[in-house]
Amino acid sequence: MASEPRAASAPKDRTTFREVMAEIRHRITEGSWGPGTLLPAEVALAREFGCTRTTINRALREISDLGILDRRRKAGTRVRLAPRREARFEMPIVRAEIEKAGATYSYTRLSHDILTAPDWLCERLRLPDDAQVVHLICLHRANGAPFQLEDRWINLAALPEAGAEAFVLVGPNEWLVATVPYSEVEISFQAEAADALAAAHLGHPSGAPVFVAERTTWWKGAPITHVRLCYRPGHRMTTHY
Amino acid sequence: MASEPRAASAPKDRTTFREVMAEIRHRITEGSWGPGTLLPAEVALAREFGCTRTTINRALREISDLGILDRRRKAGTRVRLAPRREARFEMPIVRAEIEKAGATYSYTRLSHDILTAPDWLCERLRLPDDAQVVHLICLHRANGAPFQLEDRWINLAALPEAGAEAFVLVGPNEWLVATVPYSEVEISFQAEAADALAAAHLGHPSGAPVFVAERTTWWKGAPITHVRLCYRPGHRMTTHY
DNA sequence: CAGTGGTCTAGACCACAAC
DNA sequence: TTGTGGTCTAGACCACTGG
Repeated sequence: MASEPRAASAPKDRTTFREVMAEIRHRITEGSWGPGTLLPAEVALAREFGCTRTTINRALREISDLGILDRRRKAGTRVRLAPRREARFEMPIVRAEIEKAGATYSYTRLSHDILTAPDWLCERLRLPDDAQVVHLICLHRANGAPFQLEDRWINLAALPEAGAEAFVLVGPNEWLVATVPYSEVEISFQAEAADALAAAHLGHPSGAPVFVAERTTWWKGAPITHVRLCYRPGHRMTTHY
Repeated sequence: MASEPRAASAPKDRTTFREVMAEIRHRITEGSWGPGTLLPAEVALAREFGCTRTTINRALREISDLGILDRRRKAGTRVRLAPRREARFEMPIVRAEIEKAGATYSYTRLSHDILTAPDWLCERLRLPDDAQVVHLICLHRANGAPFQLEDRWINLAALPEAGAEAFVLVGPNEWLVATVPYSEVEISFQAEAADALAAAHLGHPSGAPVFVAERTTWWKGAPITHVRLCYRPGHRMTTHY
């Protein structure tokens, strides 16, 4: 029965990469490794922490991914002079966003047309002049109150199934996510003055500031859809980093 | 001399985790592994790809980090029904943002005061009623044209050095990044109507929509600074994912 | 050219959770 | 209970790049 690999009082005491991460981040934030500091090489850290280089490598790589360290072969690992900072925003479908806030979601299709794409849309999606598109205007509500106005265009050449959908019960957002889940997206945020539509449906005074998101989606290089989302007055996008 | 580990014609042909990643992502986006599909276990994939489980693990972990796969012990690895999507915005200092666009950056301090924090600020930063703060208003220009108006508050109790700084040549943003590089940040974006100050300095008509970012920063749990950034008309934040 | 990180292998133990 | 992913080890070769 001499099969115990460790002392009986220490069931497991190997150094984990999370411990290494925590310790190194601590040294950085508390100032002992200030901006610009050259860290010991991986082999040296492995010796200090009593683990393999693999573990140190994993820890340093993850810290580097956070934008705190700068790693280069031969040059070594340095604390960045200024951290590379990025804000990350979850982009859920509207329904999930509303339900996560504890409100009841409801959806209304306001209009639905199939027509030839207007010039500005052809330009943005690089469509031929005579491209046929679905145009939808929908309203998403939280607890009955207008939350987001959706102005959606779908390229029928790339997604002919969209022509058969009425989008009365299920919104185009959810339908698209289920139909074309792994697409490429470009998104932009801006402040705009409320147009007549937004004023009428979101309760903005006409000309009032509206938070607007515009999203264009491609799949396998083909343009799928373009959407303009106007949020209700007072909407904020918040995150921390 | 029988020390050759590989055939002479193949200098290196080990499977890399990037190759595995690419192939698996391909199978997902091209539809052969649709949403909800249960992937083979790591050992099976290792056999298929002719590499170790470690390599497969790395590949799957990175794809999972992208929000495409869902991994659980015993349950296995599945293609998410809807991808977890997040938009990432780089948050550089204004000067870098302007210079990256190829424009010339310039900075003006418009006002500088040391005073007792107003109530709303005490509430937001959880400061005592009599807290002393630095209040700055600054303008950042691109090629001479107003780009961003900065309305900054700094907590002197947490950062007494700020009291000795005039912020005439170097903006508070850059000074803070150099002084307190690794802090925690909460940021929010919204659309607001231009107030008198924004109208005067950014060329907005009064009441016009302005894109506003608000950022609050802590260091070791102590509130450091709060800033409100108003952008020039037409500003957009764009990214893709 | 030589030091540093990047990555792979082969094997092992373990934690978790579905069954 | 047992299959699955999570992680560590010990060692190796290699690619990049700074000096």
